[in-house]
Amino acid sequence: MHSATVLDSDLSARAKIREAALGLFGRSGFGVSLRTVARAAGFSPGLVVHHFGSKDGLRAAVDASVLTLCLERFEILPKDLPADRLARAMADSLSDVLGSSADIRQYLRRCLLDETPAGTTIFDELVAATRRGLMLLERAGGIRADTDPEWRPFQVLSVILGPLLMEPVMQRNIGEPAYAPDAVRRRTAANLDVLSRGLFTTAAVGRDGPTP
Amino acid sequence: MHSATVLDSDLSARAKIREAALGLFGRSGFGVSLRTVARAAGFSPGLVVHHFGSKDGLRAAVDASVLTLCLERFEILPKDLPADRLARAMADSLSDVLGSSADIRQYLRRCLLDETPAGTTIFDELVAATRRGLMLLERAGGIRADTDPEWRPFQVLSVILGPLLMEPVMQRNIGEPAYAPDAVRRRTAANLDVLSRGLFTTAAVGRDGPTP
DNA sequence: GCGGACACTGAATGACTGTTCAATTTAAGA
DNA sequence: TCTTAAATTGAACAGTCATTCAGTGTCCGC
Repeated sequence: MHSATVLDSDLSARAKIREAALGLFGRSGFGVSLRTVARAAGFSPGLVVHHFGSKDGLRAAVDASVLTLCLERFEILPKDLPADRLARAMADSLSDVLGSSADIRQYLRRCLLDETPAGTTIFDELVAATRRGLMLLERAGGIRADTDPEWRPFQVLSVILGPLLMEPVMQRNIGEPAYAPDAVRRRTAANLDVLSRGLFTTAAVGRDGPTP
Repeated sequence: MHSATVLDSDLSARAKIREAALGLFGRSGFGVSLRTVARAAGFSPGLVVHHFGSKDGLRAAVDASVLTLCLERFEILPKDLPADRLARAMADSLSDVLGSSADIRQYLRRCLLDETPAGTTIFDELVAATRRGLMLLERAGGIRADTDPEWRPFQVLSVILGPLLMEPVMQRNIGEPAYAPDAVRRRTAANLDVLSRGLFTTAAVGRDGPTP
């Protein structure tokens, strides 16, 4: 199915080490020692340096693999998609990446904090893509005119990325695994629904300006 | 205004160390050395251990201070607030905490990852409070009936916490500081608007089931 | 002024860190 | 089968880590 599901025995030593590092760095941060990564992958510490040059080299390799995995899903999106389908296509594409591996989700959450080059690239790319999509949608008349154009992309991204960023919280507060395929499906539908029709009835929130 | 704005010279050594740790742990993770924290606070490493027992003790103290700071804002919320004002009251209260200190925002983001007791408490409390508020709102007829009751709290939290979690991303992609008072005001209004009326026109997104 | 409690320092300790490197095993090609 | 290159190891190095502790200073009650 996905590269994350291949058996460990099928991977080269280099790839095994990189996968182990992906999991450990994501779970416990970049402070994890080279020895721990090497032990988890089943090799000696020296081999890690042999293959990646240094600990920073290892991190860069993990970053690069996550980066390409994430971006290639977006590059295969048909560029001439009609605006009314773009939102769902993007949501599906993202769900596909995120649903594939818990390690990658954890690593992405950490990228958000540590501001490694790969992390900034991925998330900035998401912002740019969302912005592009919304502008297309706007030209097609699909967006309410009285909403803030500069702020819209982040509102959409909040709804879409919320489950990723809050996955540990959700895991503790709902029964089902947050990224079970079925949960993702229902969530995607609910999110598109909120973005198109809102959650509250208009009576619930006053239409006056916000409180400072 | 807030405790975070008192001058460093007004703080006890213990508090200075704790504040330095808050900033450094948030920015660079718990891997930051005791020596670095001590140097940043202007004391010797020994004093940190003298006051907090150990590095874990320091972390626990930082956690506790963040926890009480966050929760006390919610405890002063009037319990009998009419449902139609609760959403805004909560949003304002949260904005107040988050707007006060960039260090606390950064630390909260890290809590989401590292699952320290304080972090899980804060976010679980937010989920519970949101759930309570939405049930009140539902009883008052303020919520569209055809939305998922179990999923609603996380949709609301995604919209509210999105800017917190994505702050570094936003910082890179918009001109204004993400938590400038004015930006927070406009955002709160826009978020309530999205939650009540949606962002898209209904024509833009098909009403059929979601794509797998 | 005296004495004891507390704040604080700086050096020491042993464990762990990333990295280096010579030695050894494995794989492959001729 | 012999040769050569690559893969892999384990011991070693210097540095940093959290923690301990004996010692110095500083304030407060008497």
